[in-house]
Amino acid sequence: MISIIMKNFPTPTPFDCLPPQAVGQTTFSRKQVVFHQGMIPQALFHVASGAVILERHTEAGQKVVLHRAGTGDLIAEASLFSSAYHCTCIADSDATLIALNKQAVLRMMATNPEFAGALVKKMARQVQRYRRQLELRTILPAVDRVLAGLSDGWLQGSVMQFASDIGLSHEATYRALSTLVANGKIQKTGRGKYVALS
Amino acid sequence: MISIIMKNFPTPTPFDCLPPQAVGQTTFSRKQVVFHQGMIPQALFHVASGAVILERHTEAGQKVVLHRAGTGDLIAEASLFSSAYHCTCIADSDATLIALNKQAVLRMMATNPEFAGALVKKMARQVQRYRRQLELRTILPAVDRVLAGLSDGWLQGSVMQFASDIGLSHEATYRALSTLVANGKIQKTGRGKYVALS
DNA sequence: CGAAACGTTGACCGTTTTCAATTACAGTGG
DNA sequence: CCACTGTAATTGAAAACGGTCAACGTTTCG
Repeated sequence: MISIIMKNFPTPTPFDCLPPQAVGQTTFSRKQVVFHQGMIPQALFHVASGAVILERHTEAGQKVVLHRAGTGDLIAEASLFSSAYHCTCIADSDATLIALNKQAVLRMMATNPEFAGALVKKMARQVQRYRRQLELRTILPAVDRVLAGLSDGWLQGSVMQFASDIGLSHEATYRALSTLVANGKIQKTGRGKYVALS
Repeated sequence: MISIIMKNFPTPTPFDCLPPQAVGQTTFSRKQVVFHQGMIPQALFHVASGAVILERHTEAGQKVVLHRAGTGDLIAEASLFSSAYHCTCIADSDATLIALNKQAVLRMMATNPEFAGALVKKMARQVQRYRRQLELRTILPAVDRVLAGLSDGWLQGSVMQFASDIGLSHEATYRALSTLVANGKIQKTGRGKYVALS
């Protein structure tokens, strides 16, 4: 029964129904800025390939990685209803993004139920991810958190990225990884690559 | 222009349009469990009055407060697409919740654009809140984090609640508050009540 | 009135952050 | 093909920080 529900709104690119002129495809190279925190949102983006980092700059000037979006992810959905991007988006690798005009999306949302459903579903997933991320950050000590994060599959990009995601300094993360390897809890499969055992 | 967009989907209880039989009103007393993590989701809830705590229990058994939802908030929306509640919901005070049948909501979402829009908007807000919460937790040291959280208006309930929200032990939070008062950064306005000074 | 929960503060200890330094790659231009 | 440069990966040591334990005053509520 549940599986039926899950299929109500097809996941694969629900943005086909948008008018062509509302959709723009753009390629970005690593480190290139897609949009800046504070800018007036013109569009939201669908990651067609590659990955981008969503980060925020605190008042103190430190940067916080909020999310690393990969292929298939939707970003800046929250900007649909806000008058400024709440974070900065930077390409983490060469990436292809599909820009979706904000107005067009709002219009489509009001007329195409399937589209709206897909949007809700995407956002629900994101909420769950954030929840898990918050949960991870309460795990102490670092070794346990790293193991939990690793088991969850958060280590996809670099270890530094992983460290940011789970809220540790990269040094602490490396140390925890070393410890876990020494304890036989995880295995090192390459430079900056690890897998959880058991 | 933005204001117009914001008004596209009226915030006040967009659930009126649901069929009456899909809506159930229930009252809960403090500490009463609304639903348990792991249960199969039958409904999502709209907080009509009072407040509830959404918490999660990690593998290690520690609890993490994910969110404190107050009057007007929608909870368990993420469960719309998942086969189990991802957190436990407990009334934080006497509260009145409106239960919205999951199936009915899914159906309504597919047929009523306005409803779907309201849902998307609610979730967008939630996403932003989580993002901010994650951002807060990267702020070090504790004094800075507490000040930031206070300025953001996170201290609404008890200090212990606030401490949970920003990811500190309550002791550390109290100490930070004391320090901030001593520094003249904030002002104490009563037992467990503080306000940030410009 | 007593229990339970919150508010508050102090001290101690373990962890993490930070600072610092070294190694290892990957890309770039000569 | 190689030196050159920037970034990631690693590890060490010291200092700072926050968690935990402990204790006590205070408010709330049955």
